[in-house]
Amino acid sequence: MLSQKQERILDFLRRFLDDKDYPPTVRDIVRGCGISSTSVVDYNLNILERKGHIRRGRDISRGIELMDRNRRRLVRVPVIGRIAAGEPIPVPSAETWNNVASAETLDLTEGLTRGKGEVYALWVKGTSMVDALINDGDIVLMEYTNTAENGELIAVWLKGKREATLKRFYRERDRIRLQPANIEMKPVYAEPENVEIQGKVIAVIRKLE
Amino acid sequence: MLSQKQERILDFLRRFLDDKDYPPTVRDIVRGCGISSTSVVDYNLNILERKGHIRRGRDISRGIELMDRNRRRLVRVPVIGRIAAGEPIPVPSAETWNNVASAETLDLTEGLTRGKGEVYALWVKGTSMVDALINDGDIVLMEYTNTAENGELIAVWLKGKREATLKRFYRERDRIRLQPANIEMKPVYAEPENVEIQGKVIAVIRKLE
DNA sequence: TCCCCTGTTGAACTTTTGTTCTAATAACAG
DNA sequence: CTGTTATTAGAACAAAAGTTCAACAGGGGA
Repeated sequence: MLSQKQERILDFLRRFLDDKDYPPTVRDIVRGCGISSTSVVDYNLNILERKGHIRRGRDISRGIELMDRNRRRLVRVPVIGRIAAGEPIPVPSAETWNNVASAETLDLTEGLTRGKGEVYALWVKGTSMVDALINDGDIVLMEYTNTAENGELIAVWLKGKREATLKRFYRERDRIRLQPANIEMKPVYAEPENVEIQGKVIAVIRKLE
Repeated sequence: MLSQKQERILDFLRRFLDDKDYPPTVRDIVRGCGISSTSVVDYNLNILERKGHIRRGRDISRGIELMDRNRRRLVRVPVIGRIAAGEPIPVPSAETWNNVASAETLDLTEGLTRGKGEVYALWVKGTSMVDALINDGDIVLMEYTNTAENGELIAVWLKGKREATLKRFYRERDRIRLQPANIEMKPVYAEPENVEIQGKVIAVIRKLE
């Protein structure tokens, strides 16, 4: 139930923020919306705030926050390295986590990381993961962990075979079953002490072309 | 080659913007970094600008733009529907593009949409696309188009079979070859007039758990 | 018609905030 | 040690920007 003037102000706010990275002043709005007086803008801004479209910081210059485009936080995820059969994954340990100096980073929305803490990304090199529907060139988003629940897709380092793969994890009586995603392929069995969990897959991203 | 004070200012700027949605004033920085005078902040801000870390609007309150987290634009992508074998894809035509009233949307960084114009997303329902390394529950990011280059992964509607699938597109003499991603599976051949291109896959996103 | 409500004006007022200046101090190279 | 440059201090100034106010216009509804 917004007046035309209020819609126009809201629209101006959005366009201004698209462009500038800091909010406009009341007088910017006066000019931008062809309004005659700052008090009119103030009047309408108060209504917009009451209706929950914006938030205003009292006595704060440019203190307008748009509730819309507001809380879309981005997470900067380090691309730690590549994963390929036969190579260990260079996953940081819990201690060295904070000083990862990674060349590449990836900006992702929280919809993908879903608030997880220690998230990193791996470049998949080679086709050795096709059985997990993961292809050469894909990016896997990982959450750092060294434990896993049954059924989770995890990155493991098999000490004996000197091989890293992505498999579903199942703990059985006295061994661990690593199940390819492709049900036609046979599972791999390993002793617990031979399996080193490097992280849990939380998402897969594939860019085409 | 930033001084410790400059690092701290930069860090404060980032934290402030994480929190507030509008940049801090010079005096906010004074307080936030335990600096004694506004002129010191001004002095260091000028250095930070000269070195390209920030941009300042002259005489503009809170006119500090962080070059870092700056240009990470988000794109709001409509999730138009689900794709499954046997169902048509409800892709909007070029005319109806602008009034898509989609229930769900997806916020993505430009790294994923890469500046493409008319991008939409589809929920993959069913396992009929596993041969293209696309699983039940995946999200495919599509660019609207009705033409395709050889080798591109596209969504097609096969009028005759009344079936939608994702396949690689190859134009041959007088027919079209639709090649599954899985090389072990046989291609499908179709007459050009039987093939309706619904869009081009630009990315695949899979969330685990 | 006369109120009451919403919206508008234009100006004035007060804070906030960027900027500037001078002097003092620290850091540093020769 | 000495001149030179980088940095800091504190204050003061001027512009920018939020806020307030009294008065006014229009539009219903009683």
